[in-house]
Amino acid sequence: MSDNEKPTLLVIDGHSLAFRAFYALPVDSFQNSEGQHTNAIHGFIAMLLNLLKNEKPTHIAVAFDISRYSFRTREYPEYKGTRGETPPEFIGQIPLLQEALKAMNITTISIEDFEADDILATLSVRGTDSGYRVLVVSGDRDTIQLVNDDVTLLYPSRQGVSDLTRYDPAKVKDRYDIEPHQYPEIAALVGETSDNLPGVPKVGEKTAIKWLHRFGSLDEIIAHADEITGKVGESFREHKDNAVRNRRLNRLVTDVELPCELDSLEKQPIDQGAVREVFAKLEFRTLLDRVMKLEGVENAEPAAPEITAPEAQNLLDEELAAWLSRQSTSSEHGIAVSVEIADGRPTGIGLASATESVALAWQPERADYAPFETWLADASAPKVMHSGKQQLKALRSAGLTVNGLAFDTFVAGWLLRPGGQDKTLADLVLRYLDEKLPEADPNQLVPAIEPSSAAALAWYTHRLVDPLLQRLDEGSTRVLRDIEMPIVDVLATVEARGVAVDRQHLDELSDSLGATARDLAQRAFAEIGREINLGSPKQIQEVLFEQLEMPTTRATKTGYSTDAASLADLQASHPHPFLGLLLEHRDATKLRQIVDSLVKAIADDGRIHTSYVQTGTSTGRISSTDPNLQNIPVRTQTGRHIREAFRVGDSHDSLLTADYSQIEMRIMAHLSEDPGLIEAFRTGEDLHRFVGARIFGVEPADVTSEMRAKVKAMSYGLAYGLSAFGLSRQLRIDNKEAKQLMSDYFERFGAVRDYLRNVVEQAKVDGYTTTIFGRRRPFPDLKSPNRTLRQNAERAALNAPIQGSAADIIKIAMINIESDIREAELTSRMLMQVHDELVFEVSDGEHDELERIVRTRMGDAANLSVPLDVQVGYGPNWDAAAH
DNA sequence: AGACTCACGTA
DNA sequence: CGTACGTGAGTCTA
Repeated sequence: MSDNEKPTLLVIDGHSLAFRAFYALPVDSFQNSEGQHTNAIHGFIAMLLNLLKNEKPTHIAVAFDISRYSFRTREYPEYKGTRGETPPEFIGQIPLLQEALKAMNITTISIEDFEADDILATLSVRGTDSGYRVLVVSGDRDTIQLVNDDVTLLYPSRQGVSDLTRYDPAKVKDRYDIEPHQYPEIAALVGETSDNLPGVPKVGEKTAIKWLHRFGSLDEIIAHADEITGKVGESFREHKDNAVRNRRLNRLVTDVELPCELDSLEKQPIDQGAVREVFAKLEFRTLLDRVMKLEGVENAEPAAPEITAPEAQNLLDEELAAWLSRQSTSSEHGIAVSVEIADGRPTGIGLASATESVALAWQPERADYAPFETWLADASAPKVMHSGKQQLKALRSAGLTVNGLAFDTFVAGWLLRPGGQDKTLADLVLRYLDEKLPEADPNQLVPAIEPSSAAALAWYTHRLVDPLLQRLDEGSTRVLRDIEMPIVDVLATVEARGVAVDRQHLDELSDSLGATARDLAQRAFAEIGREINLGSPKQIQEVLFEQLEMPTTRATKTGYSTDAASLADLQASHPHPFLGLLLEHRDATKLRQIVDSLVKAIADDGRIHTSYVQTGTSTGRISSTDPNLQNIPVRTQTGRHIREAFRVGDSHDSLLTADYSQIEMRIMAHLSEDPGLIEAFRTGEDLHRFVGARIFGVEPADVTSEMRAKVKAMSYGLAYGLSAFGLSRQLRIDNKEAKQLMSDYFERFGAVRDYLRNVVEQAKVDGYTTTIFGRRRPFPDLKSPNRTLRQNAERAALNAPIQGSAADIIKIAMINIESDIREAELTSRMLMQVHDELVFEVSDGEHDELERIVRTRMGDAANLSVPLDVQVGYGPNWDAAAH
């Protein structure tokens, strides 16, 4: 009988796989509305469904431990004694998993006094004896001993439980260079920390395998113990009893008395009703679909009565007014609004409470919607929106006043998962309601399903509020209420204002940069004797490393780097005119590209209206797109010419720029409470000079510019997790000197080092970092076994509270400034934010008052243990206004 | 057309 | 082998 014709018996270690699933899936993302965590169940079932689909077993059993105690703990009480407390979120998941399995008519087996592995072992022996192909799924390596020609072990990878590695005899041989039955002897020699089974000290996998090859078995190794030389030999002779004990304990029992016959494990059809019930309780919609599909159930009935959006009512005048007032008083979180937008203008409006919805076919100046307009403008009437900023802008462009945006589901979803993938309402509906938002398939010309109306979208938005609020901790809730919600309005306003630019100036720049680039390109071509595309890294590589035979640089995925730093290195070691020309050409084309993108972005009003993406970053910063106004050049002279094009509009007198000086270092001083750093900021002396004086042991006046540059690089690097290697490379000093600089630095500013270490440690414990104001950023990778991933996460975790707190601070300042300006009835206005800088248009005669507001509000945005210093400048354009 | 890589601008 | 972004060009893939 060939393997394909054999019946397949699938046996799973329930507890170990559920536990693996628990650690593989984020706890926070899997929770039903009763607050029961379900990540382990979800992961387990998903894995099980994959196995059912791919392996098509004819027989199935899932084994569970009854308790921590078994014949092994009686024999050796310390066995598994080091296992910690069960995580609270795991509790309750096993019984629910068993319930789900029962509903799927899958046999679960637990036997008093034995572990699940023993059941697996017994089943695999019984199975092979009866002519089955056996698949063992376990997260316990001891089950490797069960592998033979008929038994394959599926072992979960570190990433998760859905990715299973197949261990057949060949794979075991490949991985350990031994036969499967020999594995327990290796394990016995090496020991198993997680089971509290110490092995023979100094003996690791390598040594154990070597000995097994030499002597054949543990018994033989013991018989020849005297022949083993060196410290390892001594260690073995002293601790061989450990190995003997471990071997006794890790031998799986293959003749446990089972409560059932193999035949009874035959795969049965699921109990559809029971499955629907259990999956409904677990709120597993997608998994239910998969079960039903696997089961061949067509058009699966939904578990619960399908929740569909209430039919939208069409209300006018008094009826609309009555509805709004009724819902406002009865609805806990206010009324949800969804604006249908075309070309930036509203074309329809949906309103919804938890149970009802209303559709308004928006048309300008429709008198019968007056109650809606009144309600919209009422700041005391709370509104819920998804991605409110765009809708706010659209409504305002139609002449409506909007106040009282109280909750934005998009922003709330981002605060919960700031680096996450959730971009649309549909994403949130799927994640937090476990439902599919009816959407038209863009690939279908004739939509199969009716896409959701504005009223339905509003209804879904409203339903998201509770689950989101429930998941937001206290700090994040405060950040949402005090920072993120108020800033929505500010950003919408700032975007709508735009910033005036001088088109002619930009056009001239573009022409001149274009001419420069063409000239440089011709000269570069002359140097190498042919014309290539200078913008192609691939062709540059051909020229440098093949034609000119230069030494290769830093490796990239597709070859060798030709970035500016690499070219500069080459220029130093192998000078060639081509290199300099290429660098200059890159400069010119890059600048030209920026200029051209700005010109393209000029709107009909002669101004550039960027979009600030409130949910664009993991740290809490705002990003800017279409065009990005946060990366306009400033470091080079030509770059600053671009800034000259950003000018005051005709209606105003000048631009004002205000920026925080060294805000991140100040936050570091505050968070670390380092007395030296705090003093540095309180004296008001130049920071790098002050720090340099401390480190190099000289008077501040005697700090040379070279010393200052080193200290500056070090200080800035700190907040990014800079290494000695990185510092040495950046400063072009040797590694030894960089190390010395770092240790000198920490000698004087030890609290900074302690703080940075502590941030990472705490983040490992908590799973997230927190800013001064309570904004969280999760860091799952801090526990990754992958070193690169983990170290990247460590550096990001180090930086997150600092960068994030700075982001919080400037947002608070923006909110307060906007509010003060409005209250003072100034016509001066905020135009741009560039992370630590704000740009304003100042009206004639308002300089002093605006500057006072800006300085006050930026300065008092946070109460730190060091002052927040603000630098202010004026000018007719952005460059001139810088200081 | 869309995804990916590289390079490079800012804080 | 320093954090956080967005853009554009070239290149590869569907």
